[in-house]
Amino acid sequence: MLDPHLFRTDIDAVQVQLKRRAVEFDVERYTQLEKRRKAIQVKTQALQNEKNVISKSIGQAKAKGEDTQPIFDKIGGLGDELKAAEVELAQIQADMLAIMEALPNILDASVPAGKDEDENIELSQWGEKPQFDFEIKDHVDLGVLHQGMDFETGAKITSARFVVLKGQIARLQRALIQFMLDTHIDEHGYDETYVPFIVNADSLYGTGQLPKFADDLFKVSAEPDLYLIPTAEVPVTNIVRDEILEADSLPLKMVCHSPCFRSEAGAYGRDVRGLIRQHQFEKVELVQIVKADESEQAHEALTADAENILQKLGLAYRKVLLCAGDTGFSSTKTYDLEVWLPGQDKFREISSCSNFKDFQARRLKARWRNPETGKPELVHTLNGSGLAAGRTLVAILENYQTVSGDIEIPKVLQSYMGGLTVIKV
RNA sequence: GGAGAGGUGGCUGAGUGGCCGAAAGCGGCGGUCUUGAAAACCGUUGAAGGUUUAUCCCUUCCAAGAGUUCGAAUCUCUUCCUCUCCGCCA
Repeated sequence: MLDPHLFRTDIDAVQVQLKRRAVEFDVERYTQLEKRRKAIQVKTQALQNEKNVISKSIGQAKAKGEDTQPIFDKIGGLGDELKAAEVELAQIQADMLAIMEALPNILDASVPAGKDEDENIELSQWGEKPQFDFEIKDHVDLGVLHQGMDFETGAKITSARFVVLKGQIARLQRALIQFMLDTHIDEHGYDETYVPFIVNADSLYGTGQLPKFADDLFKVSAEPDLYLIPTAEVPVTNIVRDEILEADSLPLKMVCHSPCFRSEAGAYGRDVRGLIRQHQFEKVELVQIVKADESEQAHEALTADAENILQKLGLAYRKVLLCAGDTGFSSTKTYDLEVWLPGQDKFREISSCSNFKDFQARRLKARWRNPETGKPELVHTLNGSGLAAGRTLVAILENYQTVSGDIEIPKVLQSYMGGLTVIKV
């Protein structure tokens, strides 16, 4: 949610900013609503005040044993008038909220113009793409060859876009998760965090998935409204919902492994083959809660933490700054890390690191108390994948394959694989 | 799932229709005292919004929502949550 104050002080700037996202914001309509809101709020509060004063005087009169009838005569139609004003005010506030909560975050000044992923800016590349002097296989062929990846059975048990992993392939994914968690905890200073994988609607509202993106979620209960998490970002960030944090407790740095569930509505026909786009996948998520003036630096650091995993795994990747049209709804600025996948001859997203500034915090009512003013201030929230484990598994298989179809295990994972150095066919 | 008890400010905890946004204690902040600190004492201390140059003032908020009433933390209904006991169970 954007700052309502901004809408009252510089609404034209809001419009200009939203235009970068190709969002048409109707200033005229909003201004009209705001004008009516103010008038009716003032009227409502005046009526409420009148009611309070009269009611209070009845209480005082009764206490003194005076006749209250003259006071009751003054009330007249006040109640009905007040009720009507309150209803109208509530309606206008609901209309304005509906507009506000559908608006995306304002982009950082450094975000380049552009309408889709083709206009993202590559900032850097790391590592060498492996050279193969044989006909390479993609991760599906490799997984099947090792009898460790079974999409047919996944479809039988559930539906398309689910998979069964077995044997060393399954273990390799688990090794990746453990390695990522340990690295973030021991080297990058994150707190290990375990959370519910089912969340309520308030939590999804807080991080911005609801009300706009309900179609992407799996709903598991209607009463109460409960959903499977699309990412650990939701439960982890919601730890600070409705909280006023002490200054010395910040920054909060949390790392959490979880399964993620996405309905992938609107992704029909995309990445139908393999593990790239599943309804259920494993991810290690980094979340930071920081003071406002620290979030940009934290964003760089968090991204570097994710990059460090790729570097330790020896996977070639590039860092991309998302353009205006590709940056997510709640984000001011997003770096994507794209890993090299030989099977696709392409870089593919494996991590997305975003700075939400106060956008989520405003929805979450997540604040910290500034000792200098004594007043609560909104925190800034950030998160990033560190990394998506399913896609990392894909990258390991494809980048570390040999002519015979064996998979060499990167040094840092070997201890997590019981000392194994290569997964043989 | 069955039975019962509850949800009040940063925390503990009073308050069962009328100066209650809420006693008291703890904590926090400021001060007195002290070489300094502690103790003691005094004062102060919730959030959101409106109006305002600012102060003042006003509105809303006692789990959430609806209702009764001139007036609700307090009465009624619904929902959610927590705790205790029983049952079931990884």
